Amino acid sequence: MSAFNPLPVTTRFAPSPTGSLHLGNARTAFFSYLWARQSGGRFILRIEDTDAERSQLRFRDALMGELRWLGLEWDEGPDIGGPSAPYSQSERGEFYRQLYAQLEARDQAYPCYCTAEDLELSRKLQRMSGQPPRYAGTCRGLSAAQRAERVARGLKPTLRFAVPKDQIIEFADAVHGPQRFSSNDIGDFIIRRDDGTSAFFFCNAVDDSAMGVTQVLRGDDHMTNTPRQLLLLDALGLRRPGYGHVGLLVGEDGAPLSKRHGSTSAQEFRERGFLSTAILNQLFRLGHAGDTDGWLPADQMRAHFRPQHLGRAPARFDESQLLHWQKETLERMSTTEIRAWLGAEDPAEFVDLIRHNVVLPADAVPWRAVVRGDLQPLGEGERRIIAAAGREFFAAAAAAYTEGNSELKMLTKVLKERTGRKGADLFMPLRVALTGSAHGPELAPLLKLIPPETARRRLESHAQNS
RNA sequence: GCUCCCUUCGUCUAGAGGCCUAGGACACGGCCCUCUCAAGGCUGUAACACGGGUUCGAAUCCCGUAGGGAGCGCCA
Repeated sequence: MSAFNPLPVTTRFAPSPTGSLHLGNARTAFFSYLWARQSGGRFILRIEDTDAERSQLRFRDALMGELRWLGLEWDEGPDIGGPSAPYSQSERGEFYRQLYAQLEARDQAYPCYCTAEDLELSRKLQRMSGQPPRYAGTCRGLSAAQRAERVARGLKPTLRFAVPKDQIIEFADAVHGPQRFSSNDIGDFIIRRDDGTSAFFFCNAVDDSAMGVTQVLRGDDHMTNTPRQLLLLDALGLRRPGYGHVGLLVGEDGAPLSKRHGSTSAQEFRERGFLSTAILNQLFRLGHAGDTDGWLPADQMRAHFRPQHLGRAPARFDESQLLHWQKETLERMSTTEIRAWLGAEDPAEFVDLIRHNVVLPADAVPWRAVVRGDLQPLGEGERRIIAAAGREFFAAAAAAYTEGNSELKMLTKVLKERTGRKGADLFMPLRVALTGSAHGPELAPLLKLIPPETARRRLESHAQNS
């Protein structure tokens, strides 16, 4: 039974364009997308590029490319606009400035002249004395004269939010349930950097609210950031979105997914030949339980998505499960589609033959070599099969083949008569000699695709030097 | 250090006090099918972190313990 959502939910994905689309981010984007689609709401793409140093346009474009490849179409975004434009934070400076002015006018924010070194030292001292490393409030009570003095010294201030004391912040987390924090555990944090750009806590919260996001879905690592964003929104009189914190996606060793786990970006999986539907099927089940166990086509996932079944515990990414969904997806594709996916101009009959022996495009390479090329060196098991069959067997096979028994059915019939062998003893040596492997697609049709001269040569080679 | 979060088979998860001698999926093993592999069918191994409560009854509620994780950044 899927969730009954009387109200359309507006969700968003707000990546910073500082790298490729990580699988973990792809997953939260996907869940957000599904939630919006399921409820008939909107899905917004917002680019958090206030860090000019690290943000790059090429990352933004790559991010959007991966999102599209996965089929996560957004209703509002930097490329298509929308009622809350612009959708790149680097272009929203004017909006932020108004809010800063509002905060400063009410003494809910104040300039801080502490240098990065000052702060680092302070944190170090706090840590050493067993205190939480929080901003000490040094600049909170500065008079106008003191501020002027610091400006005169050439110090460029940041803007800090003045966190109110003795406040209890409560919110209902969509995945964790009721949460309760004390504002006394929160230090005054920076909402504007000394270069005038906006800091994450600020623009992220403010934009979610201003853009009409009703449900923020993000990683667990943001859980304890939420109360400070709520405080900020409250101070500004802005509407609070709902928040939901999903357990992180981790690698096989339990550590957050990173480079040393191999592929971690959507792009890398795509380049290896994974299909977007396979990845979606996998992500759908990582930290989420839908109402079905089976494979789902991409466009049906929204109907089976259950936001109330989002996971709290970290989910391990296991490639063997992805491989399973890859196979399931492949099974449902037409020969034409698979041929395009393989991208090698293979004849349709060849694709049809090998499709069940291929999970990734690279798996097709050896089969292509069987039909037009040279065989790989034999493996241990294969050599044993050849040796067990014996030279005479292959001499007989080559002879029979040369006499015109080029069809497997005829070939085995003649060989059965001449050598007395049958079953696996008959087929396996032929399979190995002809294809180089003990496993593979059906042999008869495969043999038809091997040039006669090549087939003969392969049989003969084992009659001579084994 | 402080605050917060997490903990069911190897993995992903179902489970919202009795329907649980804990279900499904992936992986793994066996059997069937079969020239092989894959697919398919059948089948097997395998989990409630630990300790106390509450209750007629706890995987489910409460309290501790242990182990993981996050945040406390002029990163997002």
